[in-house]
Amino acid sequence: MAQPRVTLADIAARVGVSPKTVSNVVNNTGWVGAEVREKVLVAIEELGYRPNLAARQLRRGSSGVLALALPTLAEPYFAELASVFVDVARDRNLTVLVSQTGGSRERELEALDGTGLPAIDGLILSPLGLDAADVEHRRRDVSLVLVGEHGERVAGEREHHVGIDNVAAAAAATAELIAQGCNRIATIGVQDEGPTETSRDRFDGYALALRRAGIELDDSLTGHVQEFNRAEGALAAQRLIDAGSVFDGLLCFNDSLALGALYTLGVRGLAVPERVRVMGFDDIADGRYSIPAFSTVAPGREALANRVLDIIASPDKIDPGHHEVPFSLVIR
Amino acid sequence: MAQPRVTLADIAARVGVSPKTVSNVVNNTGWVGAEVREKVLVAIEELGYRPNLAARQLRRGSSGVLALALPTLAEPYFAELASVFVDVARDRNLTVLVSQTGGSRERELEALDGTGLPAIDGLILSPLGLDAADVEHRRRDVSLVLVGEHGERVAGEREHHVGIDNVAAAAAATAELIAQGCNRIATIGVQDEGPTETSRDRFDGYALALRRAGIELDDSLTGHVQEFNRAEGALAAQRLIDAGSVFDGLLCFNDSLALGALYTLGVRGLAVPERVRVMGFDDIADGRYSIPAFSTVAPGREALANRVLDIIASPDKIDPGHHEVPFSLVIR
DNA sequence: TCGGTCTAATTCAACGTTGAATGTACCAGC
DNA sequence: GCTGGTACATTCAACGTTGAATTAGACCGA
Repeated sequence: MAQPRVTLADIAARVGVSPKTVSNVVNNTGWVGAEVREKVLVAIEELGYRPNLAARQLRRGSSGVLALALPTLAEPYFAELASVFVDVARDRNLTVLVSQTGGSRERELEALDGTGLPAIDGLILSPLGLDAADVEHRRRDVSLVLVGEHGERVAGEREHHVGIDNVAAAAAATAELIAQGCNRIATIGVQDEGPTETSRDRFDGYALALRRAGIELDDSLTGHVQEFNRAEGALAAQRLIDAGSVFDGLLCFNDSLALGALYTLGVRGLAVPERVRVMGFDDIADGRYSIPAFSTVAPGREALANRVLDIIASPDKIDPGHHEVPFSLVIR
Repeated sequence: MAQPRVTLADIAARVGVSPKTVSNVVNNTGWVGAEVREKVLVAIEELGYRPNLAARQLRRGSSGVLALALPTLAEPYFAELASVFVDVARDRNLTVLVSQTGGSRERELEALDGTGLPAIDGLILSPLGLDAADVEHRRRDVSLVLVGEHGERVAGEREHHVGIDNVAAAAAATAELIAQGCNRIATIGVQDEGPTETSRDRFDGYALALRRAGIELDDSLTGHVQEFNRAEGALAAQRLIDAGSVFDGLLCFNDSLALGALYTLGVRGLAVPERVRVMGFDDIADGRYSIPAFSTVAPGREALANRVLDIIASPDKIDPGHHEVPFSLVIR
């Protein structure tokens, strides 16, 4: 595998020009005659030259690599977010290095610190365990953008954060259910411990929409969960039904919960959407292929990724603090 | 963001030693007195020095970065595979750069070529569009390991491939269903076009197990799909049931198909596992949280990742060709 | 006293690339 | 014949780090 590297100097020697001229050909810089350029290109092809990016980076000072640190790729929401980041970054000639923190403060600090990562131009962090003080003494030679609801709290006024307005999104989703004729809307996804920002924001939006529509909040329609996964969704739906709660709309705080709930509804003979209209959150691929279909809130991942990369490109020209990107409702 | 970088020389100047001594402290190399070491560490802390990894890499010749190129992170199987790779690599002080090819030959070639990627020590590629000739003239300065069923075909005898024995796995899964008392086992996941290696191997294993058990293959129990997702699974199950096929076991060629099929079974009142036992493939997280639970084939992702990294660590000492890792059945 | 073996720290050069500065040759215009 | 411009190419140094070789002193035994 490890035959000696072909360098600019090798090409230069073969063609009989200076290394700098070869460099000029490779980078389309400076002046190079057509004849020389041609010869250089041929030699590059023949010897199989590829630029040494470490050297280039050392010289230029930037690497074209971004780190994306998120809790885990095993959750579809994050996996799809990562997927979008990788693609969007690619369009800008950047590559993304994905690392997983497991949501632990310790590993989030490591990511902030850059331990173990190669040289990066920017860090995108979706924290769960960090607090605001932690980001205060981060290294300052890498630009940082936080994402996620917990990230918003951590970012404060001094750091960049990009995200949707969760309260407004949940309110819009709820309002849509109301507009479709639901007036007893249950919710699944209220969390009572851990980093509960997401859960709280979405519940606030739900409550807001009900209030606006003049519908009273009914505690018996609130489904509590510990985590946002399919099993919890299925169980929460079971509990609601077993408790005798009757509902014609169901707002799940993410799509995995919704997929779990759908199963229970199916087994219990509650037809979707005839008897119960279901709304999820996140627009994950799995939800798009669900039968029966359910509506969801699409968080505008492309917009988010682009906004984040804009900020990383010129962090000083953009004011720190919260940056909002639009969400949209996907009605199915 | 961009204050001037702190270098070894800065630390050296402040402490009054040579840069090399500071380097020795940082890397625990050479001889450094306890007193000097302490002073250096203090200075590093005070000035906030962090090694320039581009320079280090240029000097050392290796980057500690691996590229993992797979079709898409949006599919849970690949997302979880990536997740495992990132973690396993971390244990070895390596970082993983994830790129997505979308399964297109063109972008797989780009990955092989390294275009746009920073300097990497190894490439792990899960191809779908490539053919064997394509890997022949790849760059040889980076070690390559292929994964996935299509990867196996592409690898041939000359390249490294790591994976499970799909035929044996499908046979074992089918045998397990038979052992549990099923004698009419339907299958969902036969593909008729595209890169169908996976589908074919798994069907072969299924057929093999039936033959061994003396059960005749019944075409009416074969569910065809275009892709491996939930909706196709649900639809295929519908078609089987609507066609009047009666079955007491269901082998789905991946967990997403199984999850889709489960929904249909639930709606049609076919209790799982009382009436129908369901077996999936891949052991994705979503399946672990499924209600009702279903069994699956766990492809041994950790073992696979470790094997791959072993090969990348010393590609020349290990014979190229197919390397098998164990699978296991997860009975739920 | 001399050489030998430690420990501790240094010097030097090189990894491969590219910005800035500089050189050369040729031609046009006055 | 001199100046100025254009087209092409070169030299030089530096990015920050570290392996190899070297130095310097301290200590030890003969």
